[in-house]
This record gives sequence, structure tokens and C-alpha cells, in this order.
Amino acid sequence: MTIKEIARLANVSSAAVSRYLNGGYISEEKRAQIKKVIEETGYHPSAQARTLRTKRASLIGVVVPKINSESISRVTEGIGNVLAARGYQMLLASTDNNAKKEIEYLHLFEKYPVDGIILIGTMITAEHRRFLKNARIPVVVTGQNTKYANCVYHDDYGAGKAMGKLAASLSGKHKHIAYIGVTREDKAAGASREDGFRAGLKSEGRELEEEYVRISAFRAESGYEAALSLLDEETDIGVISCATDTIAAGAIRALRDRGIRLAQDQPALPDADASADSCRIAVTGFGDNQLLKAATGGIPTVHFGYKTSGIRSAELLLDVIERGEKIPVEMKLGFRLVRGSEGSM
Amino acid sequence: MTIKEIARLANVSSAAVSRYLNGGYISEEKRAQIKKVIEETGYHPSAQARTLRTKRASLIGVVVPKINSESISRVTEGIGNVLAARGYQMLLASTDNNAKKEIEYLHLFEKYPVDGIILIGTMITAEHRRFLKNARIPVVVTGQNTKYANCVYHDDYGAGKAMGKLAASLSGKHKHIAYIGVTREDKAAGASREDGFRAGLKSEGRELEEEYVRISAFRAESGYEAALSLLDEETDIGVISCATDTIAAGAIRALRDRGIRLAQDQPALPDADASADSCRIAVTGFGDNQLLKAATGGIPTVHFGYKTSGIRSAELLLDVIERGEKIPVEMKLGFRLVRGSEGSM
DNA sequence: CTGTTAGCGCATTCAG
DNA sequence: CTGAATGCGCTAACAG
Repeated sequence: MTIKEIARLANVSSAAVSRYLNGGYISEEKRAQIKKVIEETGYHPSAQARTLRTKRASLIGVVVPKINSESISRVTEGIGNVLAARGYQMLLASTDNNAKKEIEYLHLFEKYPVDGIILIGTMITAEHRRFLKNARIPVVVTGQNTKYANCVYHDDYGAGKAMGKLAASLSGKHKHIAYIGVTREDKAAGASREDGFRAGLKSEGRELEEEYVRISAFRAESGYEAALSLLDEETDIGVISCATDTIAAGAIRALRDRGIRLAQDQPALPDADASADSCRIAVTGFGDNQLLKAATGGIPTVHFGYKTSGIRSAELLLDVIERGEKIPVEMKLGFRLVRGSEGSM
Repeated sequence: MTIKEIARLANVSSAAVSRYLNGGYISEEKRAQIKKVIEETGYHPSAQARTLRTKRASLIGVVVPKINSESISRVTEGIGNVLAARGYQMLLASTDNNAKKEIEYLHLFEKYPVDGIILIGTMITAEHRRFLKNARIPVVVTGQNTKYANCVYHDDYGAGKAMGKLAASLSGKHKHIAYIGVTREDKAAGASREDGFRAGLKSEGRELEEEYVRISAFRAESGYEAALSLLDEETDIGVISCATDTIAAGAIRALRDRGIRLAQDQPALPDADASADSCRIAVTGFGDNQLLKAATGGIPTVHFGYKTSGIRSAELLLDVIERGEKIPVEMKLGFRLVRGSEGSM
């Protein structure tokens, strides 16, 4: 079913049908005829033909590292809200933390095409930079700082520093502080949080010893293994700080498996064995995961404005698309330290 | 940059470039020239122009109710694996559990177009049925049983029944059994699980009393509220069975807020106050959420083969697309009851 | 207000 | 093996 056939059936020109579809000048009479034919045939205009012609798709592509993440879903929620309000639809492409796939989907979106792309960044490789430089459509990077595109990112260093100070206060002076980080190729969640964490410890006169550091993937199982290795190979740990709440969930499970209690647990019933406190370990995270809060009652973590970063990213992108805004923007968003089991859901 | 410009720069015809791109006859000499020009210019063929011409995009659209869900991410993982292996890419559209958006994205994909659609179904409305009947591209529905399209779904009724029996065994004879369900408009997670649950209880000589039933949204906060209402308004509850693990997470938090312990908790240290056991409540879920398992040690739940259903769905879809398979399929997948804190990560 | 016309970028005949 | 020509379905001038 094409616009031509509709035109023939309605005894008008294809241009008239096009105008009907796009709200141009058209007489009431022809409008009615066309409407009737379209309804009868269940005709839908071809989006790619239209896009081929207009170069506009009213579509934004969002590239995400994974689907199953509270933080990412908050970002896309923010993006989606803005886009919907401004008449755009949103398509997602998930890369499973695979940098190669990330590039592929970036190209897919560029060619397909969408009007603009938001990349929820993990690592920015040379290929990424090349893409960002040459992209024929506007791109906004969320979650990482880059000068090759407009970006919205979080103060991961500051958050890490705040958490470092908190970790120092959570750990007895004679206890060791452990850190389960993620790859430093991820500047934000990897390098910045860890660097900030070390700075925070230092400002309290503490230090992160290298034997007490592990690297994990962005998955609970991986955090579980890292924590087990910490527990089994090192001694006298007071705090295990994790680079994400998901990793922290794995660490919590590891503690349980080794019969160690979480320091922030507040048993509902008075605990008969108070001396046990001495072997408790605190676990902290980043991201303020609500499912984890629900299940554990809340561990110390950092709340980033993920939804806000999604909103700002979408706004930035649409400003470029619709208004041709040319001035580059690097937007840094703050954070809020969440100390533990306070706050309701 | 178009195929024409490349042709001009390489001193060949656009048809030659097209053949180069698609593996047709071309002399070594011209091949080299074209390759050089393409590399220098960073040219990428326009996907929509190609699609306009070939009617094939090597792209599959997947419509999901939400992004932040372990079960859904497992389904899309399975889909993605199959598609990648067979040379397809995958685009996601998230509807935020909004039936209207679901229809819009279905149409977007149909028109855009992709070669096929997988709908991770929640509720199947009349509009859905109309779409499925008239769709011009193949559609597979995952997670719900429908006769209007090929579908892959889970034995939610059987799972509910198994959980009903387990709940009966978890609850003392004199205790009441509570159920936090989801809307029955969702046939699978709503109606079937609840109906199965009731059947399971009945087979053990128990019954689900209406005052002990609540309806929740698919979110932990909603489960939290439903559980609080149960705890505050009803008495003598032995088990709270929830229609999803996410809801269960909220229920667990509600127990904590009311100072009630989870029945399946195995304190690491001997519990001095054994009598407290009498006021413990068991919480069960569906879905075998790994983050919840990590955080809580594991509650009774049901493991569905989500990844498998994704794999089967994609296979079904590609069979229709590539081989024109015409025989309708309704595929039901089984489940596995997970009793609690056994199993490792 | 309307129809005619001319492409958008590409893949595919069909002669050469 | 190659290039010229044609048209996918649509919209944007333009001339009525």
C-alpha cells in the first residue's frame, strides 16, 4: 500500500495525500475522501521513505551498556520523559559492555538514521573519539566526561572522596579498608571513584593498601567472588567499599557465606551476642539501588541524579537538533551521600 | 557522502560501488580504487535507502515493558545471542508498562521498518490483537500465550500451583497465607500465577482468603506498600507470597520496618531468642532474581527459563523471516521451583 | 487549494 | 565484468 495507490483510490494526487498526512492545505471534500480510503485500507506511510526525503525521523537512538540496571533505567527514564514531551520516540541499543558492539550500534543509528544519539558511556576508546568527531548527527555522551561531544556526567571523584571519608569513619582504626573497583578504562565508575576514594581516605589519615583492592565486573556474581577473595586472603577488614551497589550486593552475599554479619544490620530483636560486633564488616556502594535498599535495609551509598542526567542529556541533544545550538557543553552533576538505613523507600 | 560521490571519486559507476558493497562482480582493480576512496572518506551507505530498495534491514525490533528488570534482560540476552549469530542487530523500545506506547512502538517498528518484531507481552488488548492480525511483518509474542501470533510463554499456572503447595508447607496450620499479586490484565504474571497459587493451596487443603490478597504494581515500592497494608490490617500471617521477586523485595523491607524477621533467615550466630521464630513470616516470589538472592541469601521463588524463551522467540521469528515458515507455534516452557537459600550464585 | 515534477540514496535490471 | 537507466515511497518546490 503506497501513497500513490491511496491517491488513485481517492481520485486525488499523491501530493494531496501527502498534505493530508502532514497537515497541509487540503479541501474538506478531498480530506474526507482520503480519510475514508486510508481507514479502509489500513494504510501506514513508510517511515524510511519519508526519512529519506525529509532527513528527519523524530527518533532518538540511545546506546546503553546493559539493560538490567537501575541506574541506566533511571537515565533512560529521564531521556524518555523529555523526548515524549517533545514529540520524539526513543530506540535503545544494548551493547553488553562490549566496546565493539557499541561502535556498531553507533554506526547503525547514524546510518539508519535517527536524528540524534545519546551514548551512556562506559569507556571512551580511540574509536569512540573518531566516531564522535566525524558523526553526521548530534551525539550527547552521558555518564562520562569527554571533550569530543556534549556531555553530562556525575561528580564521581567527589562522590568517591565523600565515600572515602565515610569509610574511614566506619572502620575501626586498627581495621583495614578494602575496595572493590571496576576497570579503570571506565573513567567515571572506575578511575574517578577509586581516585576520589583514596583521596577521601587520605584526608582522614588513612590509606588504601594494594592487597585490599580487587577489580570486579559490573555484576553481583563478580562482586561476590572479589569479596570472597578479600575475605579469604586478607585479615582484619573493617569496610568493603564497592564501586557499585550491584557489586556490593555480591559482597553482602559473600559475607553471609562466610558467616560474617553486616555492620549496618540492626537486628529487630536485641542481639544476645554483642561481642560479635567486633567481627562485623561494613559494605558500601555507589548508585543508591532501591532493590538493594529494600532487601537489605540500606547500605551507605551515593545517590547520583541519574534521572536528571537523562533529562539534561535529552535537552542538550534536542537543542542541537532543533535549534542548531553550536556551543559545546560539558555538564557536571552533583551527588548526595546516603549514609545507610535512614530514609524510607 | 553518497554512493554517487564515491563512484565519481573512484572513477567508476555507482552500480560498481553498490556491487563492491554487496559482494557482486567487480574487478580487482576497481575494487582497490573503491576501497581506497571509501576508507578515505569514511563513507557509510545509507541504511534507509537500502531498506527502501531491498525491503530488508537485518534488524529486529523488541518491545519491552520496562528496561530495569532482570527477567526481561535475560529474555533480551537470549534474543540478542541468536540474532547476533545470524547477522541481525536488535533495537529495543521500552513502553513503561503503557499499553498505548506499546502500540505506538509496534507501529514504529512496522513502519520504520525492521524485519520482525518480538513483543515481550504484558497485557494483550483488543488493539494488540488488531495489530497482530494485520501486521505486515512477522511478530513473536514472548511471555504471554496468544493465538494471534507465534508465541513463547512460561507455565505460570504450574509455577503458581507449585508455589501454592510450598507456601502451604511454609505456613503453620493456624497461620494465614497472604498473596500480593499483579493486575489480572496480565494473564501470565497476574491471572495464571494467582489461579495456580490458589489451586496449589487447595490441593493442600488450604485456601487464600480475600482479605489476605493485595494487588501491586511491578515495583518494589508498590510491594512495600501492599505488604505494609497486609501487616497492619491483618493478623497471624505465616507467608506472604508475591507475584514477582521485585515485589517480594518490597515486602521484605516492610517486614523489617515492622520489626518482623524473615522466616528463611539463618542468622550466622546462634539466635538467643528462638521463641521469636513464632512471629516470623516467610516471603516468596517468582523470577529468581539474582540481586535479591545476593542481598537476602535467597527466598523461595520460581526460576523460569527467561533466556531460553528469548532464544526460542528469536529462532521462531527468524524461521518465519528467512524461511517463510507458516505453521503457527505456541510454545510453553517449564519452570523450576527454588526453595530458598540453597544454591550458590 | 491542487497536481505535476523532480529527486532523496540505493540496488537492480539490462544492454553492452 | 560494467555502466546507464529505472524506480522503491515519499515530500518539496512549483506552476497552475
